[in-house]
Amino acid sequence: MSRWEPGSQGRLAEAAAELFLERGYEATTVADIAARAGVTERTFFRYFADKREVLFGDPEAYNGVFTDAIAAAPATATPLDAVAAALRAAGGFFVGRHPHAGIRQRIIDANPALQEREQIKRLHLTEAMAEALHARGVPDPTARLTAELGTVAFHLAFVRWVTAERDSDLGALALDVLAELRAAAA
Amino acid sequence: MSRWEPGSQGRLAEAAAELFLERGYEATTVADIAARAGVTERTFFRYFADKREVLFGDPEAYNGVFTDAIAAAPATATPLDAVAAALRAAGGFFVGRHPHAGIRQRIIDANPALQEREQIKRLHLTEAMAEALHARGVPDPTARLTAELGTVAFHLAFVRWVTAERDSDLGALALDVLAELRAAAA
DNA sequence: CCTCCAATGTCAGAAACTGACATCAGCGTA
DNA sequence: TACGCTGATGTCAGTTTCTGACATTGGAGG
Repeated sequence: MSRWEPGSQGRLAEAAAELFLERGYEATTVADIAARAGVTERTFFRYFADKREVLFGDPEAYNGVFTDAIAAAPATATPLDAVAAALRAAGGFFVGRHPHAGIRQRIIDANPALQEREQIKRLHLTEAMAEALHARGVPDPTARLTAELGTVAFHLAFVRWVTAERDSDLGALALDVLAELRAAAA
Repeated sequence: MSRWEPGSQGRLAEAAAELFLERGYEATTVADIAARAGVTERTFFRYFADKREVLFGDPEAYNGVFTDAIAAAPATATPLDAVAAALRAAGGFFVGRHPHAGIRQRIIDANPALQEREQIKRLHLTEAMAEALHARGVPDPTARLTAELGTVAFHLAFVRWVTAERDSDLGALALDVLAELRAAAA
């Protein structure tokens, strides 16, 4: 066996979620999290840039779901079509994670510092989608505008989905919201 | 004369902007800012909740420009019309501040922590506009969707405006972007 | 002249983060 | 087998942000 239990990063993330739920984000120190995960505080900061980051997964993987779908959309698809495909694909990312997402969202909603982090992730997603549209030959400002529409629609759909008691099809919900958005802009 | 020079808050904000520009945000400590403003560190934290906040003005005043315009829109105005009126009004808020806004934006763009704060302010503006629409009798999800459209348009217009070498009419620019957004959603 | 108050100062401390260096199980290699 | 290297972790000291508690005092108002 190895010198230490493997999977420190995962244990830290789990311990953090548990403690944030039990005592709240502010009342939990990084030392607490590290102790529950069986490592030192220093190890926490080797895996996570800061205390907030422990609640957020790999952005490459997450944003990739959207950008891959945009890249994979047929050449005939309009920018908005490509974004719609991304929203549908992103719905798949959350399949089976409704309970977990609900808990995580309650933690975030209870703390302004975490909401800031969430918003900046949303901005980065928008930028990644705009970049993916550029790669399809969509110029600015259309690319950026379409990406913004997509992020707004997904965000609002996500709020509805995660707030609801029962699980549902997030991808379909996102397409609904996108349609509502088009109507609101009409 | 009074016991201390009046206007501590303003001096702190000025000192902070100067130092952030000279050395960068991270390389500037709150103690540095306080020293330049001629007060103690503790006084800084009496006026600003944290180090980032010193770059952001009173959100009530700022958001109020948007929400007042929404409230003042004629009863016949559609939700999107009311939001458009808000964007035009918000343009007035920045008249004569182009140089200052440019400097401030360079500081923010150079630091992720400040970008987070900027994004959360944007979210709060969206929520305030949605609230102002509710007060006009606009129900959700229309209110929230329209508010999102308005914030997106204003944000993108602001980026264009502040990035440009020469000053221009931000309000008009915002209405242009809103029109582009409608086209992108069509 | 007295009293109260608002703005500031002083001080101690918790918690978040960072840099530098130490440790050591297990791996590959001679 | 012995040896040396590496990667994950530990240890430790230090800086900075932010907070709570209490002290100070010039000036306004009675």
